[in-house]
Amino acid sequence: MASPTASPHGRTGRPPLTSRAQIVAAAREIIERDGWERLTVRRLAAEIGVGATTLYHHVRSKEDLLVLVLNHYLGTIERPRLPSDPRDRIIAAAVAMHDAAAAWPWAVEIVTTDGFLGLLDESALWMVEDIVAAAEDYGCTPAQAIVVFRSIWYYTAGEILVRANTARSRAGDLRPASLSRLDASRLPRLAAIGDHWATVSQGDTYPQGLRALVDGLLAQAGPAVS
Amino acid sequence: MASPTASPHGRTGRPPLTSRAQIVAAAREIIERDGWERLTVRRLAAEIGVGATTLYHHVRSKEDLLVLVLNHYLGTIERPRLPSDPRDRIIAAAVAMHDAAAAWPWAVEIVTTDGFLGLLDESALWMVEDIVAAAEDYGCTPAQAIVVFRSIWYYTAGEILVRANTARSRAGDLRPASLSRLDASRLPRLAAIGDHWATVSQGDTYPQGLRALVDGLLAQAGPAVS
DNA sequence: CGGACTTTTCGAACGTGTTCCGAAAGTAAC
DNA sequence: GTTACTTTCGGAACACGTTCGAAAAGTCCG
Repeated sequence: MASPTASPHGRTGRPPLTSRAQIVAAAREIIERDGWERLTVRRLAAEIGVGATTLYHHVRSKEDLLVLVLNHYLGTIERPRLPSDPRDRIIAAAVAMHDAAAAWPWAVEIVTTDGFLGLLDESALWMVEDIVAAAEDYGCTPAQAIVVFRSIWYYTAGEILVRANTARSRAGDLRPASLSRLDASRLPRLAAIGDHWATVSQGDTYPQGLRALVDGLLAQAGPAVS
Repeated sequence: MASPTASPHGRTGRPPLTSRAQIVAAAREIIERDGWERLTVRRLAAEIGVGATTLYHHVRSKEDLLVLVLNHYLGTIERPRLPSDPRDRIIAAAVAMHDAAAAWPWAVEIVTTDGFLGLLDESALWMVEDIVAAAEDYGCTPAQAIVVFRSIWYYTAGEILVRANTARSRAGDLRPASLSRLDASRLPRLAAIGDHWATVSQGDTYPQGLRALVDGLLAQAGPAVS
């Protein structure tokens, strides 16, 4: 594509045929066309028309590549207008964060890696900023605000992960497979619940749990001066 | 080991050299001796003295194998004596669950898979039973109790996952890498926190967040009749 | 022009989990 | 004893992410 006619750089060395931007663009193309499971290093290289190992000179690893793609997607999300009430603002921001992650199942593979947030662009950190800011507006100290975000993040990441791996297999969720034939003497409450578990597990309890978590966290921080 | 002299079965077909129990035992041996990262299918097969692909006649997949090993470990945990107060009991049970998972980093690979709880033996389900029972004792309906467990599980699984992938890489946690040089005009609160994030992130905030979550969940369920 | 240096490209190879298919080793019936 | 059937075993092969080392294709300097 890029005509390698003249030497566009003042730099030395063999002129590159491939650019990081090109790789990311091709990866997005594959993800949207064939699904993210089809995104492999060799396929990506073939799509660009280049050797597989060449990619590793522009990207440290596949995970690194996914972070790049994720950052692009996060950049396209518009920062939502949030409620003025601090508590509602935290919840709204968390839900936005959750929905964004849930929309891209492949994000799960990255979301839990080392300093995940450290890999994000500034354009994506508004989620963190908004939650921390709202917590402080409520009356939290900076340290408390960090705990608030951390806890919300744990809860959200866990839900995303279970959700992603549940969707992958038909019969889902974390319900015990056959609650019916449990030993009622050792596990009476589970046995009593029985197949009711499946019914409840069908629904989306993320917002409910989130509200509980946020209320509990804010109650810890300060006695709701309002 | 098992002498294949006579025919111990009334069954037909070639008599097996390998048993599922033998495979699980060898897997545990490798995990304890060389670390769980060294547990590969080929190495496990070599340890037993059998072809690699043979294992797949006794175990559906490596994940399946790990579930078997995990069940064994969970079976060795003694069911803790829990406080009588329902709220404290939920927290104690959750902490026990968390500690168990945190002790075996390799459990993370399974913990989020499809119907995870459905893969567990009865000997490991007491954690679920205890939490559900305590929630009901507090005044929750069965449906509410399920939500309580689910939420706790999400939060716990998320923490475990982030913890595991953090420990893997030295510089850790989910803190933004260089909070110092953030654009203070767009992300003022994060910039203000700066490197304080690292300090707070060092500590273990799991119990704190857990208490907040449980308090919030129980407040949702009923107005604490005590 | 010709060598030194620098950067990019890529084929070969490794170790991973997993699938396929044929060979091995028993029992059961005739 | 021979034939059929059934189960277990394991070598070959595949796609995957990744590493290594050598070749390619430039610039720069003498």
